[in-house]
This record gives sequence, C-alpha cells and structure tokens, in this order.
Amino acid sequence: MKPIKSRQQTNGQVGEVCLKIGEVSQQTGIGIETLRFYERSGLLDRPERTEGGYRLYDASVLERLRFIRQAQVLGFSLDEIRHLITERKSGNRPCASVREIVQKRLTELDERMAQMRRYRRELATTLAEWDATGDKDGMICGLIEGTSIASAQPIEQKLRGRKK
Amino acid sequence: MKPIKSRQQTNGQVGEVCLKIGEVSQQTGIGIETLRFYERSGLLDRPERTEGGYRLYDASVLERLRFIRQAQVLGFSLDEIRHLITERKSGNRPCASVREIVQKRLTELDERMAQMRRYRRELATTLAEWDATGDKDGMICGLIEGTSIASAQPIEQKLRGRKK
DNA sequence: CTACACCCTGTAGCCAACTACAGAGTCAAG
DNA sequence: CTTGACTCTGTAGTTGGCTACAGGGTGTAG
Repeated sequence: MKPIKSRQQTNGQVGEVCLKIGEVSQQTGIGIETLRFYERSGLLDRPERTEGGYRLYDASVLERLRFIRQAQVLGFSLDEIRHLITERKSGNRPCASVREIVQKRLTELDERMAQMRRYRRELATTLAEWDATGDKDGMICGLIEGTSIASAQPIEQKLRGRKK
Repeated sequence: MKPIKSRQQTNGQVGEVCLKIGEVSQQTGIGIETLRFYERSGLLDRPERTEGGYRLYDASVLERLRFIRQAQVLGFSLDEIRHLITERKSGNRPCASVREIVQKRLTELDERMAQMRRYRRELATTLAEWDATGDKDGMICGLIEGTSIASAQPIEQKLRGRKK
C-alpha cells in the first residue's frame, strides 16, 4: 500500500495533496499513458515536477479530468474540450460555445437516429424476406445480391459522420 | 470520350468486354486507389493484364463490386465481406453466416439506438436546465461541471462499438 | 545497499477504410 | 513521333483517441 497523500508542497503549506501520475490514474481510472497524452494534447497543464522529473499533480487535476470525461460523455471531441479550456483560460466564459455545440450535437443525433431507424427497418425487412425465399445459384450470396436498399453509402460511414 | 468496350480478350472470343481500371472506377463511382486497395485486401481477384501491365477487368468485376457495396450498406465490414467471398469460393453457400451476421447487427443496432435515445434525452434535459440557470464562478464551464450523467464512457466510443 | 516498483521521454502502433503521392512506364490520338 | 492522359508499384498518410514499447532514471522499503 502506497501513501496516497504525502509529499508536501515546497512552500510548506500544510494539507496540499500531491499526486504522482500513477495515483491520479488509480483515482480516475484513466491510464497513465492517456494522462501523458492529454498533457501533450494541451488538455492538462504541465504539473510540478520532483527533482527527478516525476510529475506531481495537485488535487485540481482530478477536477479537470472529471471535466474532460464529462464533456466527452456529452459528445465533445478532445479538440473541442481543449478549445473550451483555453477559451476559459483567456478569460472568457465558454458557456455560449458549449450551448451551441450541444445544440448542434442534438441535431446531428436526431439525423443519425433517423438514419438508423430507416436502416433498421430495411435490415429487418430484408431478413424477413430472406427467411421466406431460397437462395439462387451462381451468386456469392443470393441474400445480399437480391437485396435492394435505397441508401448509396455504407451505413457505418453515415453513422460515424461527425469529424472535424 | 474513350471507347467503353474495345480490347478483345486474347482467346479471340467476341463480345467479351474488357475494362481498364479507370473505366471500372467511372462506372461504379469507386476510386481507382480503392479498387487497388480492394485487390490487395483480397476482395477482388487479380485481373488479367495487358503486356504493359495494365489491369483488364471483365464485366464480372462490376457484379462483385455491387456485391461489396451492397454488403457494406447492410453493415458488413470488409473483413466480413472477404470472409463471405472466400467461403463461397471454397464451395460453401455463406448465406447462413450472412443471416447470422445480419441478426447480430440488428441486435447491436437496437442497443446503440437505445443508448442514443438515453443520451439524447439527457442532452436535451441538460440544455433545458442550462437555459433556466446561470453559471457559477471558478469553473471552466458550470454547464458541463454541473451536469451529472449516468454513463461512464464517452458516447462516441459506445456508438462506434463494432470492431474485430 | 539492494531490490523493485514506479516513472521518464520519445517514438511507433492500433483500428477501419480509404487516400495520396512519387517516380516510373504505357497507350492511343493526331 | 510526340504529347498527354492514363496506369503501374510501393510506401506512407489520414481520422481520433488512445496504447505499447524500449531503454533508461528515480524513489523507497527492508
């Protein structure tokens, strides 16, 4: 068992908790490599270091990571999250942007769900038809070849959609 | 304007249409690089070649490509499609596998749509709450920080899901 | 003092399905 | 024969969000 809270700050202030990267990882469930990746990506600030170069995080990193996870859950990309963080650091309250993005997400989501519903209906119909008919000869699979579906694009591409 | 049908096969048989890769691309809307990629991936057989090394496809490639596109539309991965093709070439009728995969897709789709519905509801609720309340101080964005959502995982990862 | 767990940097790999390029060769019209 | 569009191979890049090393250094319990 490691001491979770030790390592006082150099300024002698009492009670300031310093965390090594592994401890942060433990407490958040986010992998060490991912934490370093987030730092590289500008999502986490460069933390203090020991003389030996170990990262020493203070408790606020947990807050930040919770923010990141929460924003991800809400459908923000890391890119957008970094935007929010830097916007905030430059003094702005990014909530307007947030609202805008969420609104856009909502619209996208509706579109995608509509596509999925259509797709689902087609798939189910297709399957039902297949169950009712036999296979023809000379085809890789009459089921697929005999199917006619409106959409021109592979579904997965349509579902993935959101980039940039 | 290029001649769409010319280039008789070496065996002198009349009426056999030979297509250069660019013509196949034109007729299917699938990019040249993609066609070569499909060949590398084992989705297309190696076609005849001219003395100079140009690919000469016969009309059956169009059939095959239609099959591939159709299967993609139905949600099959290229990996699965290759499976179907080779299974067929080894003499089996892969329709049972097809049916199985489609069935699985359907289940996955239902799950994903359920997730999306939950997510949508959460997002909409959140947005409504935001509109009703102001922001707090000291946060990057009170909107995100103040939100509590059940799911532990970023939504996009959950939606992408299907790999292997 | 010696293990041994932990941490460091930097780079490369993963997934799927393409897409892009460099540098060379080929084909057909005029 | 020249021009220019087309094609060839082989390799590497794209997207997003990680994940996995290799090859070293650090911190600490016993």
